Formats: sequence, structure tokens, C-alpha cells
Amino acid sequence: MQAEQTIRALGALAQEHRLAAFRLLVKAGPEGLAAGALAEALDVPPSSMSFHLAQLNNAGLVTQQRRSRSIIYSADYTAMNVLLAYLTENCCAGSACGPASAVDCDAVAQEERTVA
Amino acid sequence: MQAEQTIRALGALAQEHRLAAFRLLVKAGPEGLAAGALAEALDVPPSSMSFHLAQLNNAGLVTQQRRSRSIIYSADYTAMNVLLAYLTENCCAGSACGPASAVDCDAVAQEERTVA
DNA sequence: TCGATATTTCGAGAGTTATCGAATCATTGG
DNA sequence: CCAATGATTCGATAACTCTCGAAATATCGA
Repeated sequence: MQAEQTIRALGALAQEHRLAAFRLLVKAGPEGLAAGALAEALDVPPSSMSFHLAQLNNAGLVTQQRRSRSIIYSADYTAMNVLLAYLTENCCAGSACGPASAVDCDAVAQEERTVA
Repeated sequence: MQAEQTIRALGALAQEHRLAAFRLLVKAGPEGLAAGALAEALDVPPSSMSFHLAQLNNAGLVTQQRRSRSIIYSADYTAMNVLLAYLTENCCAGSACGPASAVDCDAVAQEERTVA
């Protein structure tokens, strides 16, 4: 069941700090941002930030990699595309779901690849 | 703040029964479905279903209207579009939502249909 | 090796969410 | 008006989430 993964991702983004962190990571691009940088930017204690980043990671929305003393987090665009593809297909029915159709194409392609 | 509303919607969909209910409502179209019909379809007690429908309603994802003894729920496509637009704009980097691009959309869509 | 830096893990607390039976409210048909 | 139907609200309980300080882990520079 694919809904399981979707619920995970939705739940991960359904939180003020996590949504904000993810947005920052998306803006940051492939370079990503260190945990500490995110904590400072969002004015959240390091341990709390770590908790939230773990949730995002668990949902597969971000990847982490150590770089010297820092741990750099990056947004996983593919995961985001999979999420958008699911929502567009299952929660937007053939009906008028206009603005997302452009994304749908690429997203579906992504999903196809992971399924296969 | 627009993130506030987004978090509400994401949280509303981040639950097994609610995501399932919303999907059924999307498939049902403008006609909608009665609370009882949803409860039976998802094998959830009426009081639990009512709780979840209240959450979806609170998030603005569904509308309700009494029709005789039943209360008919319908998916709000506009709200869903707003959600998708937010995610696409804020969480998908305006530039490129992933490395994917230039894929035969129609072919992929066809394949998707058979897989799903 | 030592001390400083960057982050995570642990643990306790407060708050929120999910569940569901029983009671309640609203509508209809007889 | 009364009984039946469809749905919600209430109340209790269990489970999960969020928060954050303190302790532990990992890395680096001197």
C-alpha cells in the first residue's frame, strides 16, 4: 500500500518547524544546510531541531550527510515529487486540478521509475 | 500566514482514515457521500468517522450539507488545488522540482493508469 | 591527548490526537 | 406525537507528539 508512505510524508510536513525547515532546504538546493544552521534560522533548540529532522528523514523527505563536524541536510526532490504525484492522482481526480498538472508529468515519471 | 492553513490541510490528510475518506469523496465527485456511507465503506464506527470528517471540514478540505436525514460530504477541489499550489511553489524549488524532465507525458500517463 | 564545536540521544513533562460506546440532536414517515 | 433513522457530541482511555535540558557521541585543531 502506497498510502502508507504518503501519510508518513504528509505527517512529516504537517508541523510548523518541519515545514519551515523543509522550505529552507528546498531553497538551499543540493548544497543543503547544517542542522545547526536550521536550528538557528528557525530559532529552535538544537535537540528539538534534531528531533524534527529525524522525522523528515524517516519520512524520506530529506537526506543527511556528515561533513566535518556538521551534518548537512538536503531536500529529496524525488520524494516530494512522489508525494505530489500521489496527491494529484488520488486526491484530485480527473476533475479540474489545474495548476498541478505541470508537476504531475515529471512526478509521475519519477514514481514510475521507483515502482519499476 | 499561509503556512498555517497548509499545515492544517497536511495534518488533516496525514491520517489513514481521513486520507481514505478524502479519496473516496474525490472519486464520488460533486455528488459527495453521506457520513454513514463513508463510515461503512471504511469500516469505521460512526462516531469515529464523524470525528475525522470534522477534522477535514475544519481544514477546509470538505464541505457538508444536510440532505434529509443524511449529511453529505464533498471534496473541496479548490482547497486541494491551493494546497498543491503551495507545495509546488514553496517545497519544490521554482527552478526544477527534481532532476526529471523532458519525458513523454502521455506515454507515462498511460502506463500509470495500468499500474494503478 | 585535550578542549572546543556540532549534533544526536535520552528522559521527563505537557499537550494533542485517536478511539468508540453511550447519550443526544435532527429529520422523516406513519 | 412517536418511533425509526442518520449523524454528532460527550466522556473516558490509550497512544502518540512536541519540547528541551542534560548527557553522550563524533570530529577537528592545536
